[in-house]
Formats: sequence, C-alpha cells, structure tokens
Amino acid sequence: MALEHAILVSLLEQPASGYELARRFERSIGRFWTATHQQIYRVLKRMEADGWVAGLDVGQDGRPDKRSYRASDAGRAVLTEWLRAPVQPEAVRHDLAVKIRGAAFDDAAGRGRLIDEVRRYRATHEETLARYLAGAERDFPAGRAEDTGQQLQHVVLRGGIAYERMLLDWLDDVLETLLKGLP
Amino acid sequence: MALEHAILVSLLEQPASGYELARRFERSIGRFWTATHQQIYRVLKRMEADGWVAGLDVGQDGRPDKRSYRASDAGRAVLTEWLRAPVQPEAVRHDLAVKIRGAAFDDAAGRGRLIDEVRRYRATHEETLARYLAGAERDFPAGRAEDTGQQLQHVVLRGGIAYERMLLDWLDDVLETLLKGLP
DNA sequence: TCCTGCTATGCAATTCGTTGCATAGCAAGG
DNA sequence: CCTTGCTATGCAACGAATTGCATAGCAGGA
Repeated sequence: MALEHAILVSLLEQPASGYELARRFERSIGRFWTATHQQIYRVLKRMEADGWVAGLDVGQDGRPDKRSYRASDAGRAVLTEWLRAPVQPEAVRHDLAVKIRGAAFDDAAGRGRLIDEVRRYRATHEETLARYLAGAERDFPAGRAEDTGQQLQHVVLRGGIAYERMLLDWLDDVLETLLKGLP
Repeated sequence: MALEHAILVSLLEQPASGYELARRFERSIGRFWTATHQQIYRVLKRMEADGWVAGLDVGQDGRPDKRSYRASDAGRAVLTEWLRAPVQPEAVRHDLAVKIRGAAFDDAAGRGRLIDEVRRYRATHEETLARYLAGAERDFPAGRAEDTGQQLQHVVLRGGIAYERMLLDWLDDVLETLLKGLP
C-alpha cells in the first residue's frame, strides 16, 4: 500500500493530471517508484472517492481536456500518518543478479551472450547517471540556497547518483569476472 | 515472470523443498529476489506440472516429511533461454525516498520521527553489511581458488556489499540534511 | 503436562500489477 | 488527404502477490 503515498507526495509538490503523473513517474519519481498510467488512473479514482485528492476538469486549447488533481487536507493527513510509520523492508527484484548466478549452468556461448547483455545494461545506466548529473546541475547548482523541499529533493537525487555510480563499478567487476575467470 | 527462474537457479545450485527454498529466499537469494512461502509452493506446483522440476517425497526422522525438488533438463532449458534474453528494467520501489521527499509536507515533529526511522533503518543495514562481510570471509576467503559457480556467487555478493556500503553513506548524507538544514 | 516454537505444507480471499485494447482530438509532415 | 504521433483517459481480463488462517508432528523448557 504505497502508490497512493507516492502520488500524494508528487501532487503536493505540484498538482497534476493522471497523464502528467504518469510522465513524472517515468522521470523523477520513477527513480524510486514505478507505475503505469493504468495503475495511476485507477488509484486516482479511488483516492478521489476517498477524498484524498480533489479533481478539477481543465479545458485546454489544442489538446484534449484533462482532469487535474491536487492533494486535499485529508490526503495530506493520510500521508503524514504514513510518513511517521516504520519504513517497510523493500521488495528487491534484481533480474541481473539471478542471471549472473544462473550463468554457472549455461555454457560458454550463453555466458558470451550474457556479457553482451551486461554491456548493454551498463550503457543504459551510464545514460541514467548522465541524466541525473545534468538534472542536479540544472536544478541544484552549487552555492545556491535551497529551501526545505529542494534540500530533500536534492538529497534523494544524490542517492540516485550514488546508486548509479555504485552499479557501474559493480558491473565492471561483473564483466571482469565473466571475461577473465571463466572457461 | 521470473520467480520461476530464481527458483531454478537455486535448485540447480542445490535441490531443496519448498520450505528450504523459502528460507534461502530469506537469506542468500533474498538479497536480490524476495518471495514468501505461499508464492514458492504455488509456483513449485506449477513448475512440477510443467515438468520443469521433479519432486520427491522424503521421510525424515523427528520432523514432518518434506517434498524435495530438483531442476529437470526441461527446467534447465527454460532457464538457459531466459538467461539469453534481454535483461528487463527493474521495478524500483523505494519507500524511504518517497518518505524523505514527503517530509517537506510534514512539520518539525514529523521530521524528528523520520530521523528516528532513518536511524533504525540504518542500523538494520549495518547488520546486513556485517552479515554479508562475514559470509564473504566464510565462503570466499582470500587466496583460495574458486570454481565457476563460486566466482559468480562471489561477484553477486560483492554487489550486495557495495550496495550496502553505498546505502550507509547515503543515509549519513540524509541524516545530515535532515538535522542541519531544516527548520 | 502444558506452552512455545520450529519444521513443513497448504487454502481462500482480496488486492495489486500487467497487458492488450479502445477512444478521441489535434498537430505536423509527406 | 493520409498517416504518424502525441496528449489524455479509460475498460476488461488475467496473472501475481499479499494476508490471514489452518493443520500437524515433534522438541525443549517451565
């Protein structure tokens, strides 16, 4: 139970339509919480029925109308309650780690293919890191004062950057292990 | 679709009952793939029906009988096919990052509670790191030759260690941000 | 002897998440 | 004019995951 909470945080930072939320989940929020547009629309309806968010139809020029949502006081209260509850352990699902251990049961050709995959995967994360770094420079340039919200967004972004750097280093380790050690 | 694959890897490393698999998923495999015993029992049944694993009833002294599974050739083929397919992007769900950004919408008291939570969370991950390091020393002592499977298990464990270290550093950054910067 | 706790497996209900599809308006380009 | 692509929302169906509960044997300690 927490897509609701991620949505509430995002709407408190900035009101949005379901579509806009889905885009945000592809970008900034999606760094630490993924969701598809169907999930978001369904949950938004339920949240509106529960009074956690208020929807407002907005006509637009040159594109379809949208329904813009903002968090209500009740929603904010729900979020606050959740914030103060213990952090639940994360559900980890790391495909690549399973594949690496599985490689022991494939032949040299299979491991060769896995090496290609690891390289491709590494390249996507290099891009991710570059995107984060660009975002950090754009949104949080050195030497500028930050308000509370910005400080918090910044420290989360630093976490994303640290994660990507760690991952790239580890992937180098993985490639070396796959290349040099194995028959 | 991948709990099956994690189970196949685990069974190829060592045959096991559903219960033993569940315990492994709490320990070693659980570092990168979580699953409850209900999930595992259900999936094992389906896998046996599909011929991916073979089950064998084993009587035991002093404890209930168990049903031990090993991966079949068909299961191994399924695994190999998956190993060679592209790595799917991970579904990230990071509670704590959402809470940190959400802290901008709580008061000082709420942020104080969050600080306590972060400290508690940090302590659990310090334990996790210590456990990984002890496991590494036990299973992969320096200077000993490793076969293919061990090298691969070792590199995955090194990934876990790198992750935990990165996380602890970041949590220090988070605590500093929460403590010094905010009203 | 009774209680607690561990091994070992499972059902049922519900909620969550994914996939495929559908609609509809408008813009831009060939 | 036609196609492609983007904004914007949604349904239906299915499969996956979670939660709560149930059973049952045995060990060990109070």
